[in-house]
Amino acid sequence: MKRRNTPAKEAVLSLLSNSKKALSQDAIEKELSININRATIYRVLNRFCDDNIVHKIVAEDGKQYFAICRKCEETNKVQYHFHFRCLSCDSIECLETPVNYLLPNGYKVQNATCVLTGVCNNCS
Amino acid sequence: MKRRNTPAKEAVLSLLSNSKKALSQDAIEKELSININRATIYRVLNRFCDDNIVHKIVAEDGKQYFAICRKCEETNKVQYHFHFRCLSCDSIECLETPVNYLLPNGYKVQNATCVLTGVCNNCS
DNA sequence: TATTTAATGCGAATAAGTCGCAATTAAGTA
DNA sequence: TACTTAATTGCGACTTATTCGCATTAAATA
Repeated sequence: MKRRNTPAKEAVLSLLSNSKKALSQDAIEKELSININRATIYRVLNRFCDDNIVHKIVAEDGKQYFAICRKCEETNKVQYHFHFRCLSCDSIECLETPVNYLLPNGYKVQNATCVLTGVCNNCS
Repeated sequence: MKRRNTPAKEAVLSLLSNSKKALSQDAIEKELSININRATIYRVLNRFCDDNIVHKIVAEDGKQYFAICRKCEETNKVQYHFHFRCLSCDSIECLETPVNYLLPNGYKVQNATCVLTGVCNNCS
């Protein structure tokens, strides 16, 4: 299924590219200058995830946040790393800290989600 | 606010005590032999969390899972540790692996949620 | 310019979790 | 043991995040 370039896609991508933080759908919708339907934003984001252009983090608020990760881009593959969600400014940022874990035999990992929650340096 | 012993509370607590896995509200409701209202189950679980009797994990499916953690009990305080969610048997278990991270200056952590997703040894 | 099919908007649907409120009941006290 | 009070429950409605179906629009390419 070939992907097409559309205003919605470009707007979301450029917003994420210029953001150092992971954004939720409603944050994206608010920050966009053009009006894009809620469902469309989700579809655009999920397509980006499928194409490994952005990665999705689910925080302990149960919401999805999306980010283009510099680290992932540099190494050209998705790296599991910690995220920090600030309760004050309600944003999530990718930390440098990589995720390390030991796994009992027979377990296969497909994904790792690690989110620290608290107050970031800007807000404290 | 003093806590009371009720059938609902005891049923949920005994179910969690006998389970090695973290359970979601609907899993708990299904496994209980007595009928307890959905809202009540949530309230019981949240009270347990407030009292540090169970801990809550939010997985990347956005759902809340609740567990009594042996490790936490032994050390008598909540320890951040990795969790493993099996996509096949849809359960979450507490792993031994403790969570270690480096944090930039000025950040304050209140909570850490780390979930690995994949297939557990039973299911693979 | 015409064709094809991916992408969009809209509204409805789903699912998890919470809330208000009246009714119930555990637990302390007379 | 009966009485009191405040914690707990059940119910139904509500919220919020996300998805889905479907008709319509519009990229891309021949």
